[in-house]
Amino acid sequence: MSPKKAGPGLPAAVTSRDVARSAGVSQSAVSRAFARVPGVSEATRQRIFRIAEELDYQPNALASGLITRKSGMVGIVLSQLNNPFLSQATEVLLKELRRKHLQVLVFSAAGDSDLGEAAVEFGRYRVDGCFVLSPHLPRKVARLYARLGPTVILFNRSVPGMKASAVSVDNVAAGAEVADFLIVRGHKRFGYLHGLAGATTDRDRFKGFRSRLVQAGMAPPVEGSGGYDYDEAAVASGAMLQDGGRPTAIFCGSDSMAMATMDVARFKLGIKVPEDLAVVGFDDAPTAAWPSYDLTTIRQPIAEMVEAGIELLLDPKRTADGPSRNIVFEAKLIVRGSA
Amino acid sequence: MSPKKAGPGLPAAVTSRDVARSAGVSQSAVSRAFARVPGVSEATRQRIFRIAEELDYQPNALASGLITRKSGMVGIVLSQLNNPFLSQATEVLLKELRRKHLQVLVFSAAGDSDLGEAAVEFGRYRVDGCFVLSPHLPRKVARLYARLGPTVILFNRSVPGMKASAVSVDNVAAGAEVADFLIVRGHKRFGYLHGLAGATTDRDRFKGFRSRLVQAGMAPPVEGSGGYDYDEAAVASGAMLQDGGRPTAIFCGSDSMAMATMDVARFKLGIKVPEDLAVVGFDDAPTAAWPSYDLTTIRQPIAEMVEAGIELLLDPKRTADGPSRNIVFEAKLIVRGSA
DNA sequence: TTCCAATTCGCATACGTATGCGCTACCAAC
DNA sequence: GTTGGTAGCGCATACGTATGCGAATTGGAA
Repeated sequence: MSPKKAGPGLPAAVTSRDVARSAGVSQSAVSRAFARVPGVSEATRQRIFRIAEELDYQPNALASGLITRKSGMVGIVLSQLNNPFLSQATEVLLKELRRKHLQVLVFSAAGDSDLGEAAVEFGRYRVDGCFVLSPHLPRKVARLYARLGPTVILFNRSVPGMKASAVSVDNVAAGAEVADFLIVRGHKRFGYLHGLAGATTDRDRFKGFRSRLVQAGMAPPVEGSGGYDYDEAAVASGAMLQDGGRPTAIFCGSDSMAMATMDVARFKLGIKVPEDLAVVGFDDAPTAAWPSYDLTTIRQPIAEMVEAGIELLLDPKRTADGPSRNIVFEAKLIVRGSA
Repeated sequence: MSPKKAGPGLPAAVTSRDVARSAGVSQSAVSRAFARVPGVSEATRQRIFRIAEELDYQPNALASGLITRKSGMVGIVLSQLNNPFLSQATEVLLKELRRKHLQVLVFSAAGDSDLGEAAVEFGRYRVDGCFVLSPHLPRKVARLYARLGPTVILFNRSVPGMKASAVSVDNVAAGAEVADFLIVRGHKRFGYLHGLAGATTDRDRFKGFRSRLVQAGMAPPVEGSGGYDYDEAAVASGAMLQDGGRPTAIFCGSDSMAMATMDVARFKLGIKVPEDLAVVGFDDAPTAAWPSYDLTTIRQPIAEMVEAGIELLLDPKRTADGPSRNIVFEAKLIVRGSA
């Protein structure tokens, strides 16, 4: 009754050979039946499936991955799950990859060295491709991916000159759009709350925002740095608002930082939003729509971006040599009550 | 120069044999060097590492998993990433598993059938264990895991009589604690906003809440159902508050539902919180501490729960036969301004 | 009936690593 | 010098599936 030699504590796995023996066919027949390739008659295929079901047989993905050189897994490098944009993108990504019958190997990276470690691990597991969802990706690490790992899709971050495709939004245009919007509303003094210093997304948004302001004859915005973190942003915007000649409009690099700014203004400094201060965020997190904040913000087309990213990853035309592609989407200003 | 026969588009992977040849040793030596088992001298180990580094060699995890019958991966089944408790738990879990050098295969499950599919996929990839983070897990699916998959750790959900260990909090006690807290504050009419109907966590919280109220001579709470969703909860609590003899205190199954209740009360019905209505949530999401809500809520000891879960998963004593264990933690009431 | 093509199937081998076993040096103790 | 022990190493095989190739079977056309 006991198959072969049940190792200590190891569940005696049922193999394709076991199924073959029970069904009176060869192991290759079982393999072909499950791989859905021609070479087995419909009748025997059915019989094999029936027996397999009875025996609780499941093809060993490690073994098949070894021989086909495709693991059936894609990697996702994640930095902050609390970031609502990344969290939403992750959720959509997981859902879409599942529809394509791809498993997902997730690597949570806290620092830069973790990002590199992810490349190594993905290499070891022979993932069929990977997504990098991180606001920060040093060139050095990007090179590591190019050397070790499989094809990489950068999400919301492009590294020019790197052999890695990317999907992102036009952050410069988005920043400029916010500037236009606030200028039209009659604002004169502006503030910008940075996210992570060094991230291209942040730089681009700021560049678009600032240059449009200057172009319209305004003074460049006061700057603060919130690190995409509520508490840090609260401190930064508090400082910004306690200065003399404080800004009447603040553009924040993320919704959570925008909400921190609103909370500080309202509850700590007694500044009315939107009457005395306009606040604009970025990401359109679910909370942004809640009436307590009712936040004007920038929405990125997450679903489309994910779809494009997956297509880039699976596109057979680019596996060999094709140059890396960078797909840019338009972000959209969602006007609500905070500005 | 080109190794063997570079398949079409397939990166010609460097194998341990290639390293062995370059280093002038046998393949087994390379294997032993990387597995850090005795059988190679320190000198040759160093040489092997040097050569491996030069060749960009990375041991194939699929191959080694095939032979050792351990994939080095654990599975995580995720239902809602937008649920702050699950999202926080996921983040901690990812971080801890990484410290243990375990890779993580994530499966996002929308419905019950997805939960079952996750079991199948985890089986195919021979994960070394898996976590189920879902408020809902039907008995039938739990049985599927027991049959196909590896050892399972349920997170925040216990299935009595199932061969699956679990970590959770004492939801009955938590519900009772909230009841006590509100009774002491002088409330007489209560409401309870359910999360997902059928989830044991929800049932237990309600049971503890209700029985303590009744025990204190109060009328049982008015009930509503919000499905752990902000919008749905807003509708439900709106209905609850527009009734005559509306409750003066509402206990909600999650923070997001509690915030929906506060927003509806304040912005739609003009009811003052906490003056005219006390609101208590569950989870202690990061947003709960923000001054706009300043929500009184229940905090679950996420870090400890994750740690215990991992320990359960890796505990060698229980792999073979040991009965499933259920570790229960105490939840803690965090008193803030909303009640 | 004969012959050819198509279909179905099994044999054998390969994927890349882990590991038991045997062999060789070498050293210490007698 | 002989013996016993140990460390270092290679040989060979196993893990479970995929797949090229030839053999066997079948059906139909000639």
